Amino acid sequence: MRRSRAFIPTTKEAPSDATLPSHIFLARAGFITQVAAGLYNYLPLAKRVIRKIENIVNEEMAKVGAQEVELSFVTPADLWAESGRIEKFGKELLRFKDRKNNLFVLGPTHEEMMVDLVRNRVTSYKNLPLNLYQIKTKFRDEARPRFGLMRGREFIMKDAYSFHASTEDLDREFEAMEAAYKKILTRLGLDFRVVEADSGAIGGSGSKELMVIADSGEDTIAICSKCEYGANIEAASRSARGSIPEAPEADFNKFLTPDTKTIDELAEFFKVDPYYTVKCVAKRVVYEDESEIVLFFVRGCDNLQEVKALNATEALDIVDVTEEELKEIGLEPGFIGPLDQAKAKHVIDSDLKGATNMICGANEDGYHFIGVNMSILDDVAYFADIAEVNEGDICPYCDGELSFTKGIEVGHIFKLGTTYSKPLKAEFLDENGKSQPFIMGTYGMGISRLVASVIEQHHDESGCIWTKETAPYMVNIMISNIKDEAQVEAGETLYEQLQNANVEVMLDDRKERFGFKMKDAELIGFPYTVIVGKELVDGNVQLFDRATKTKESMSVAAIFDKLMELI
RNA sequence: CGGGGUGUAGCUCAGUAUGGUUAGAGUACCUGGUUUGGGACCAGGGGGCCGAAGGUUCGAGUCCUUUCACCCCGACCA
Repeated sequence: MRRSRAFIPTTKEAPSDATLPSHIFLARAGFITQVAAGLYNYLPLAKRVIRKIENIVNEEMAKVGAQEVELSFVTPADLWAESGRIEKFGKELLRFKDRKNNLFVLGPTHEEMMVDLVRNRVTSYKNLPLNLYQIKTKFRDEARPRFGLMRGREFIMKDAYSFHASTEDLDREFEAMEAAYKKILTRLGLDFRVVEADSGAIGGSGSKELMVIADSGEDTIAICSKCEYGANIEAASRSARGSIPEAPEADFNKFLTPDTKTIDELAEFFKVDPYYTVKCVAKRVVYEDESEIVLFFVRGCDNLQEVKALNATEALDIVDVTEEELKEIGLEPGFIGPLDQAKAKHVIDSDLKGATNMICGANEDGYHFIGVNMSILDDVAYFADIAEVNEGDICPYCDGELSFTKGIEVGHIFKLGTTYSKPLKAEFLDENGKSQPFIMGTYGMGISRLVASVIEQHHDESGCIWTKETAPYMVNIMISNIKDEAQVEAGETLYEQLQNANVEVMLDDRKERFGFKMKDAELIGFPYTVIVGKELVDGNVQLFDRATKTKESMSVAAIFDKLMELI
């Protein structure tokens, strides 16, 4: 491509609302333009990068036997009513009516559509397993789209769906897909981690997220210092503590503790480690038609993990409560303890099961119990893992320590089981001629988010640094002075040579100054730029490496072979 | 959906407290010239329903009302 003919509107200044490097540079370098909140146009350079990522995805999917399809973007609302997700998704589903007044939604994900496609067409175990995928625009009417391509309303996702006759076969496919996803991210040149994840509303027996490591990531992940363990903080677990602080030995007693409402005050009052205190976090949990106050108890040194808490209650949502609401049902904020089970439902963190020498609220203004042995609650209380892991906690699988890092969720794979096949009545006949719902898996990967992720990990102050597998063009030939006929000729010759060798090459033949064109090349981030300039009088050109920003001189005769060797 | 902010040239922004010539700068763009190794210089030029609607006023980018859009923090996020 000739730069003089290319549609690459680069700018010196970034849009004022861009904060992430990926957003700033993709906009400045002429890859994307914003249309409305969460909506972007992909310009020629972006389109090329997207196609490269898609090609890699297609190659890896082919290797695991997945077949590409493309389902309609506009989907009948009926299907969403059938699965029950028309309510669950709520406003994120963009709904509209056609001229015949039928209700449709823009597809935010395609479980329903894919199940509908397969049901009644695949009807025998003999035709299983089956893995179908597509790469397609999705639309979710997010309350707050942000960060450029990172969280758009319209985005490109690769979504795969697998159908099986047994959970064992699903397990096999799940592992194969995880391996394929790792391969894709490795090929893209990304530093990532596969972590255990909360399965959320979609349900199923397990899920993993593929996280690209980046400070700008919206998710916090806990990773082990020794082994492969990693988990989204929403799902992270830990081993029992290695070193336990010295216990405050005391007989069970009620103790006057005026004005000690917080854990800090309580620990200070008794001079004990917060480990031996019981923290109460009161929340209102919301079900479909009703809501109630639930008291969550964790050790004073821990915090409540709300996603875990939500899972423990099987509610739809968890919201805060006010002190007034607590007082209304006879609770004493600051002094709430687990020994009174009458006023509200309790959920106690499993780490407190059987704990001894504990201090907890006495449900009476100004009093705490000391010397509490939690095992008296074993038969009456509901225990669940609801505490958030802390940095420094021990890995659940080895003796390594957990530390936190930020990640961008670029993939999420689920073992769905029959979550969708059952309500949608998608069944096959097994060996015994018996009707069974499909055992399913679903595997998502954010293609447009991957574009942004590459730049989050590969950029510097000058702009983008595309990896070889993602670069829109591998080589940029920059003719320093377009009025110098010798330079033009040398540049054109190399351009033709590289094109004939099927190298993706850009020829910067614009009538601009050297500095302008270099800045532009750095901003766009071509892996290599050949500078045809002042050294040509000695028969030399320079090879500029974008990643290292170094220039190397070599003869005109040698440059072609050198490039072919590098790419 | 709560809280906050911003809408003026393609882009980044002044101007709005206190209403008053023909609405500005930088950048980008066009023409001519000089220049050609790190986003050049000189000269000339095109480009605006000052987000939209209504109102107050002799007069509104500026004041009032309504509305829309976009952004930020939070909630939400298969």
